[in-house]
Amino acid sequence: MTVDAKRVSSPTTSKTQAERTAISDRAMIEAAKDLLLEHGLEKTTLAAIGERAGYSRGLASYRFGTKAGLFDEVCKSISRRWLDYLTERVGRQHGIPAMCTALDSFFSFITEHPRDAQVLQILYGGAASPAAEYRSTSINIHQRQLDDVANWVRAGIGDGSIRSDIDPGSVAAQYIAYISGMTYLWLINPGSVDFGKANDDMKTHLRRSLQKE
Amino acid sequence: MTVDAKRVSSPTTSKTQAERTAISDRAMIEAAKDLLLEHGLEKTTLAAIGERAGYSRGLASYRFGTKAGLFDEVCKSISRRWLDYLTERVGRQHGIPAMCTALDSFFSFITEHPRDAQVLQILYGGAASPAAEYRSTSINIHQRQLDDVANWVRAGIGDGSIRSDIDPGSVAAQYIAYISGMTYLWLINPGSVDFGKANDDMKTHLRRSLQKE
DNA sequence: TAATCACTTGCTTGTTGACAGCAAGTTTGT
DNA sequence: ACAAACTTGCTGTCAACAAGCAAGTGATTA
Repeated sequence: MTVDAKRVSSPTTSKTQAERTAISDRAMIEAAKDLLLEHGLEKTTLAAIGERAGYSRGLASYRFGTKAGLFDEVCKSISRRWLDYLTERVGRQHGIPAMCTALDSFFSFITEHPRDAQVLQILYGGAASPAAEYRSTSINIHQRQLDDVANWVRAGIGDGSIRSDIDPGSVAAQYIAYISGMTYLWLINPGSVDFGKANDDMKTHLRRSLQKE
Repeated sequence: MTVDAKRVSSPTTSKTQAERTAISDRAMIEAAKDLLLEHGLEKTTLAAIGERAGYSRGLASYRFGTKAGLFDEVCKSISRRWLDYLTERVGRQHGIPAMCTALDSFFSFITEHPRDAQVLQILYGGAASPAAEYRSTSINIHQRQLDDVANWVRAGIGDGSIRSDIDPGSVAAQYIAYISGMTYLWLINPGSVDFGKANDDMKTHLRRSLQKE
């Protein structure tokens, strides 16, 4: 008698095991984001994450194994969200329109979800350290973004909208570097850059230097 | 008679107090760079720095106060070296030539001093964390670079070599973001970008989008 | 000029509190 | 009953600090 009433998320008690872990996982990842924003990478402790999430000091350690393991999950969780957000907006576009849409999407993402964007940037910063255990996560995400952009450029060359003497790899590197660098500058000192204006100018620059004729 | 022979750095013994600190300071900063490259920010310990430098486990802590204090010194030391290197090469140039020379200089700097460039990038990464105590050092350096580039652009507009509808602040942000971002990509995965090629393309891109006519 | 003494500075060692990571135990779902 | 989620107890490591030791420095006196 697999009663369905059992599976309906009852307001207080009696969750299924899977629900329990899902809930505590989410709570700890959110707590980790909070604490990362408040105290940064080094001063965020596993005990504090567990307790802020409403559990014991040991749960974060038990669930994610290590501090790096938890940060890796946070990193992947936000990256997934961002890639979905991007994919949804760019759709089947390619060439210069795809690149411009991606710039707009990135700007709206950091405007709508500044918390996630900041946390991701903090984690990417930590990934610059040689022994950082979630370094490969950062590498993979950046590599994927480089590949996507290079493919947009190739498609643009293919349909004749982009000059054929352009090197897709170089443009992709330039483009992703611009986004990474801007996010860093914006994170450490929001007043130092006008992200929106810079993006608009970037779009003009892209058209000027890539567009055929 | 204040004999000079006393001040001549005798090969083994009898250093002046100032000499002693200068020597141990340098040794510890070099040791810190080594260890940062080997183990990253978190896994580099003050004790290991003191010992690798040939002193006791306590000296780094005593001299620099905190781990962040030491990293701040390392950051400033390398930044000074880079800014001198840059200033020497750019000289009194401005406008597009200054921007192109700076790109070349940056590439030759990371080729000639990869160790310093990598360490600096690791430290900048750590500065993304909210409570990082050397965050302001990163902010100041980046702000100065933004200002320098913006001034180059203004000078270029002034002498008529750069289009007058260009926004210097935006271009500066774009330019510094490109350099920061490329360095990050290069650091975490050297194979993913061709820094030299991207720089060459960036120079073409700058001329195409900034140059008058 | 040289010898001694008071003082300063460089450096080391002992100690404390905090944290990551693990293992053994307890509670909750199935 | 069993297993899975979760907690508590514990250990080794580290940053930070404080007390002490040793080497350098400057002034005084003869």
